[in-house]
Amino acid sequence: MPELPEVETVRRGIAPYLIGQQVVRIVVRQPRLRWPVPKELIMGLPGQVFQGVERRAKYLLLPTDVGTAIFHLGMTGRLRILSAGTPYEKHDHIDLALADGHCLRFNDRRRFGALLWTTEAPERHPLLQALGPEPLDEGFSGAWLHQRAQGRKLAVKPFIMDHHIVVGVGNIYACESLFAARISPLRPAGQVTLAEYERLAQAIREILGEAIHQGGTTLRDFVSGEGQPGYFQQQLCVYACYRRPCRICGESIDRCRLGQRSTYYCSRCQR
DNA sequence: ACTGGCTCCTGAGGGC
DNA sequence: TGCCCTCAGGAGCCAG
Repeated sequence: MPELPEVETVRRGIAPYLIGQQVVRIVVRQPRLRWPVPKELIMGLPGQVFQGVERRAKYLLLPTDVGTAIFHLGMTGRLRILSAGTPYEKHDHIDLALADGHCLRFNDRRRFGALLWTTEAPERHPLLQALGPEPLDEGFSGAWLHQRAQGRKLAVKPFIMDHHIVVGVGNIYACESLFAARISPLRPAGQVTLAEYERLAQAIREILGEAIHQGGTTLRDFVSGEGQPGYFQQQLCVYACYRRPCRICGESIDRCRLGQRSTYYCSRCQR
């Protein structure tokens, strides 16, 4: 399940193969993704050269001179660089054939992912324009979280997973960050103190940074653009650790549903 | 303005 | 061996 570190890992993996490359052909075997693949992309992308491979939140941005292709990997999306002519397999929905003989292939078993197209500045695309700060950028801090949480009764865990607050904190890293900051995921966001939000912001930065360093988390089926699994799963303290002993105090890790998501925490360490 | 619930989708895993 | 049920979840969307 790609979260921000996984998307960043994919970005770094595919960028060297894409930058400066011309798209010679696009093959869409399954246009019904989260949203239909736009006709404007199918018409507009062939012949264009990728000027960069960027990331905003969990969106991968592939700018060209006439427009920007936007990938989202959803739950199960994969992007891989293959040789042209590699036989396609189940759920291989889209190929972007490149001038040098490589092919960028999008595979997405559950089709929660998307491929979009914009001719404007990508940050003005409706899906991107209201996003909160990147967790590893200057604009993100404990003070920012504290300010945005004023008066909010929503539990702190779904609060930090809201992309208008901060982007890229998915379910795994929300659980892990709250554990590291010793904050119960059930607390109303508006009741978490500034000092606690400082700890939480620091935990989010460290955990996401470390996860990127480790190449993402492989739970089930994540692999990078070059097909390498991630290694961060070996460092998970609470996520998917139900009934296992807490690494800090030995208490059994608890689990509940919060906003329709599985939430893991230590009821003794996290208050 | 917030909040919770629904929805898309497929495959894994458990029970019988 | 096979069938059916539940669960997993990113994130937009909508009703209250």
